[in-house]
Amino acid sequence: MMQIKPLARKLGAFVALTDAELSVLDGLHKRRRTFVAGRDLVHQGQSDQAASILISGWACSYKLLEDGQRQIVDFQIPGDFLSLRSVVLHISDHSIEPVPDIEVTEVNISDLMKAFSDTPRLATAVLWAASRDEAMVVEHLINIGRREAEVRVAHFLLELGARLALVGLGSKAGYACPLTQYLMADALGLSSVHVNRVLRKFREGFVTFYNYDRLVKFADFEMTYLDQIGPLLA
Amino acid sequence: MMQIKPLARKLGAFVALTDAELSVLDGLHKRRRTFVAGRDLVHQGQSDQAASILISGWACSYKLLEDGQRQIVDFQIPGDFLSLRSVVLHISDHSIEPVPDIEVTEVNISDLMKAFSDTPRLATAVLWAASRDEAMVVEHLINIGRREAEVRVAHFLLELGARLALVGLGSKAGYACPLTQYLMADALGLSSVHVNRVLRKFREGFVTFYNYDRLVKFADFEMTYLDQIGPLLA
DNA sequence: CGCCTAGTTGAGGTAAGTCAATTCACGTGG
DNA sequence: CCACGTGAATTGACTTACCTCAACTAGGCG
Repeated sequence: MMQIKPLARKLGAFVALTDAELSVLDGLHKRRRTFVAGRDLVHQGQSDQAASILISGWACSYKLLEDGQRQIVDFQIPGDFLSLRSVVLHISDHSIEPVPDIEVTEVNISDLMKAFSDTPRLATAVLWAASRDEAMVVEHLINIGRREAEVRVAHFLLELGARLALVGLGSKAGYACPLTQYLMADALGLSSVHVNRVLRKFREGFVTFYNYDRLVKFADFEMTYLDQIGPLLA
Repeated sequence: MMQIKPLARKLGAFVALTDAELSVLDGLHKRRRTFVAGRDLVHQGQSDQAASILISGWACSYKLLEDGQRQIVDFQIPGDFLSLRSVVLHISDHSIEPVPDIEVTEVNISDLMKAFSDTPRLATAVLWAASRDEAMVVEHLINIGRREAEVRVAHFLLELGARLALVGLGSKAGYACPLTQYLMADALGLSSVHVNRVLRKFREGFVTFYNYDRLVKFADFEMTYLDQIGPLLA
């Protein structure tokens, strides 16, 4: 199956998985489902969560405020888990919306647990992936809390690029991005109008990923939190 | 030991732990150490992390930016783990600073792993605690991204209050707060001057926790992400 | 007694928001 | 094939929430 590669590829960037482990990983992918863009697949407050793995397309997890504003917490790209934390908490603290149409495969929690005890290296790899996701949320928080709009947008674009590169969907030359400016605004804590202005300024100026290094510097982009320092496992 | 209660108390709010489990938990607490306020106990980028449990005092985990600004990601209060994620990632993506003087006990990773396999309920409880911490970071992100200063400060104060209440260090009537306005500013993505003004306005107005319910409403404070919906374990 | 840190307060500046109009790309039905 | 509708991007004019700079006060402590 070519399509279930992204997770294996992402984890593989961190530990070299054996064929046996890869096949256990493959075995986790159960029912495949598709969802159309814009219609939530998980609602804030919903209990009884199942986890799934994103195969194709992007999704975003967000939370709505009383006054109708929303804040996007994170985007998920192929290879990412959806709702992993919700499984532990037994309730989803956020909603998830497919950005373009998406394909996912559901994961049986009991299968997952069994896979973890049978294949500890896999358990470690998934734990690592979850910790990396958490580190990304932290970086997102810093981005919103302390960086001004231009740097913030640049940092955001670079981080997405780095993540996509890890699953073979982009490079330093760029990547296909299905996000609207409204989505970016909700992720970055800005208004869509302002996102538009920033992007225009980038276009007029030096930025579009030609000049990757300059952009990295400008955005104060430190990817150690995405990188792994050598294999974690022996 | 009266002082190692907070963790047990926090976990106990989520699963009723047996005496046996409690004693395993107690056994995790190894060498006790103290650190003085203001001197980092962990530095951003430091590898080779050990986990510890905060016994008394508060700490904050933060990240510094190139230009010298800082963003505080979270405060830790008694009963919280320090550096749990750093253990998995094998590197700390943030620094940790004691706010007043603190006491911690170090935790041996191998002990922790053994405790998890011997006492699965304990493992689940700790996993739950970690997930709750993650949910708090998410809520913090939303707070910074989409709420204006006054609501943001109110929400922050309420969340701290709820967390402290869970370990017996506060109530709806209030709590002892060792934070300076500078610390609050760095946590909330505001300037200390502005924090000061907001607090003044609160003092002049209706707020100081007398009127808890009104404050909750004002702050759009939804504590389901802190609560647990009944015991997760049978 | 004098320093140092935290808290306060005012004046003035600016990054980013809101409101609103316009354009553009597109799909869809007549 | 064209009129129309819809969602996204764009742009301008104006407002504002929050920032910076700077001065001053009040405790705590060697």
